[in-house]
Amino acid sequence: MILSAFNVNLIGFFGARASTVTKATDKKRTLKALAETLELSVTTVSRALGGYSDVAPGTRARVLEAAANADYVPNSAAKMLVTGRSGFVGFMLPLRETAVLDPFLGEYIAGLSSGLSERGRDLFMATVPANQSELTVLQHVVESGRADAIVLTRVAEHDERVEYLIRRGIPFVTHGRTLSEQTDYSWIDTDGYKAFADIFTWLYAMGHRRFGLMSITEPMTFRTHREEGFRDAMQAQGDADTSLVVKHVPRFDTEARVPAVRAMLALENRPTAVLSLTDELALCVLTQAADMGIAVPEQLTVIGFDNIPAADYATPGLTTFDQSIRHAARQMSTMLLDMLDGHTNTTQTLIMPSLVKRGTHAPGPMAAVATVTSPHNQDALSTEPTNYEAASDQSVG
Amino acid sequence: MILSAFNVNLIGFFGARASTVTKATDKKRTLKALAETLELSVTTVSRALGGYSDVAPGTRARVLEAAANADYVPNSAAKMLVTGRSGFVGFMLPLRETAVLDPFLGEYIAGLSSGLSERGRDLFMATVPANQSELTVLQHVVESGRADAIVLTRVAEHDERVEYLIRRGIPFVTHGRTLSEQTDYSWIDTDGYKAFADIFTWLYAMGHRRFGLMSITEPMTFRTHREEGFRDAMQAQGDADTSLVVKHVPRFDTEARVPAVRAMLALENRPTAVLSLTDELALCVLTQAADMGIAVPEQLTVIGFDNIPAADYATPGLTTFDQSIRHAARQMSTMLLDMLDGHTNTTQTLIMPSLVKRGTHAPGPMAAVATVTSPHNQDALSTEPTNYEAASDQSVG
DNA sequence: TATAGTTTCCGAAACGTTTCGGATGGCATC
DNA sequence: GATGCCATCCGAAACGTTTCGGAAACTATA
Repeated sequence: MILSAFNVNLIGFFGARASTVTKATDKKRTLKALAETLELSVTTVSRALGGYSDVAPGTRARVLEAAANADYVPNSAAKMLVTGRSGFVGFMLPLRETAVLDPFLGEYIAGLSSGLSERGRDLFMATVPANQSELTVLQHVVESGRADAIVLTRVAEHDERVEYLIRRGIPFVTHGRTLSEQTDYSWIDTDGYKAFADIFTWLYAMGHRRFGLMSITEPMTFRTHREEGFRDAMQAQGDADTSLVVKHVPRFDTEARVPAVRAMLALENRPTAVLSLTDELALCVLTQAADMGIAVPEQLTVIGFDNIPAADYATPGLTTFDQSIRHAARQMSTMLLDMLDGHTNTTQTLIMPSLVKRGTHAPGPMAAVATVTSPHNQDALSTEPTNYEAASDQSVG
Repeated sequence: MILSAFNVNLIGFFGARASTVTKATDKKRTLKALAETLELSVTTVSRALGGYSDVAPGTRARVLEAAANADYVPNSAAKMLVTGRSGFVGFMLPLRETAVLDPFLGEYIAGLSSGLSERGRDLFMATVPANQSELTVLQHVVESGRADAIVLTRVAEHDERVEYLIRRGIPFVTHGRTLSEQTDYSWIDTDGYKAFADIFTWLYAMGHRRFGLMSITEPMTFRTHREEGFRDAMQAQGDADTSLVVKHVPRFDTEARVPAVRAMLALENRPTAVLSLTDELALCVLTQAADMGIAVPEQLTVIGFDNIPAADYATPGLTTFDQSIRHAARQMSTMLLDMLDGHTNTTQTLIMPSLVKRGTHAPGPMAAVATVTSPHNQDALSTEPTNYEAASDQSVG
């Protein structure tokens, strides 16, 4: 059982306490107005507020007080216009209007905003209208100057958004990476290759030989990595008696996955362990297995990926890899802010997900043999799930 | 069983297809530059692009073509500055950095953005830094002109953010409403009063007499409405043998709720039906009941609220009210856009949630009596869960 | 041929901020 | 008393757009 890694803090939950909000002065609160009341020039007021050294301490104090009294807030448009920076980080919303909800959207936003708020930046969400492509919207956001930097998710193997941003020289970070030759950009990703290699070793040691893999049809890089990780580990094992059946279904199509899962479970030589690229798929396997009278985990081991909340509430609880999207998103935001603050080096971070062991795994048919011959059991996956703080974020770039 | 109400549409999922992105001309793409190449005035170019009638068709065509060729995108800061509108709708992120994730955040964003994208507006997310109050941030967002309108969630019974926005005359919509005397603003809310009144009637008709209510400590309006709805219905029934035990726990504190739930279930005259203000609470009841050896639904009926994804995966599936946050969020966005487009009338919308009947409800001790004496069974809650399209959104304002 | 009306275009101001390049005055130094 | 050096302040330009109030040229009307 894994517990929620985040504490609850209700202090200040209901917004601010008393504060001076109303200022009867309904004059336009601009620098000019401030300057006039203070009988100073606009320049001086601006520089006083901006913390420049060439303004007398007394004057600065007067300005600061007057600004506070008048509830002065600088007009962001004017500031943007003259500085050329918006202060926004742009987030491309990964959904079409009719599309199913990305289960991670909330996690992304929460993680990003927690990082951004610490350095006074805000998040700007670009929505993609039905008649426009995502690239077009991205272009508009960038060219119009509404965002200084971009966060990209759902990166595909070949992603023209990435290519555009590189060509354009805009700071950006992606969650997931492309498979293109263009590799010199900042990303953060889960080490799906190693995770799936490890899970093979672990399951093999537990006596499993016939494997099923519920994968997705979309050409996402993480799909390739995870499939390869498993295949490579299987080949490295060199046991001719191991087998792997892979099925591909559209990632967000809740209907189409059912027949694929059932076909997998109805194979004459049914796998004893089925891995899934997402928890949604794994939960579907669970449901269908129950429906077909297959006992989990006695007759079938099911492994998911993502550790979505529902994984914990399923019966039995789904054994799955935990990748904290929020953690990754938070890290993305700091990477981006570092880039914006002049540290222009690109950083590429791989995070090793931890296996959360619940109730959907059990020894396979070769269990007796395995415990004797294979020492891998201890190596591949530690019994204690590592938590995020301790997780090894190995830097690659 | 309720099915996902949203279709899957993968067309165009991977971003745009080929498009002209690179323009070798690295000149600044401004109106002035455009005007110079076209040998026209800035005014004319602007008006041609803006669709004004006082520009000759031929000229307009030339301008449009040149603009497209140069990948011209108007600078949004300049536009904001002169028009005084940002084109953004502001969303106050309902979380503190250490706070637990609002389970609806993703739904909110998805719903809002789907509505906004249709009318070319973007979403701006205001994050609240640790050292600032939510009201301060809201003020800054409004005064700096970064948002033309505001979406507020998690509205409390008395909410100074609402008061501020009313006083300031900024268009805004809330999800949930206040209990203050200030009522002339636009909101959308779930009819928790009626829902809880109905559920009492339904459960009573099923033979339940002893009720438990897991409520929250936070002074949110929906808490009051739901509690009152249930109490009023119970009083209206006028049966002296009915009883109600209410417990309040912090809404997002996953630890604190456990002892409260256990205390409720350990009562000497344990309720036969426990209602919860949120699904998280209801799922906790389920878990603890299992732990204490109480059979659900045979010995205990559990009713949730919200219909979060995990509710469907629990065993048995949680019977709960479905309120589509996404649906509400989408409607909020259109309400806001209507206000921004000049239709300044405030609209207040109550949505009746539908009960999703899964496996955690069963007849109570008085079942035999009930089926004979009470006709309410048919009235209170229809057997078929209404879907959103058919749901009656009754306008109140 | 004047006159009025229409079509098409443009100059210039305005939005509110930042910042460059001085300007002013006071003070110490030679 | 001239010189240089600070400390403190300010004028004006610039950012890129929209829009008001014409202006010019052409067409239709008297």
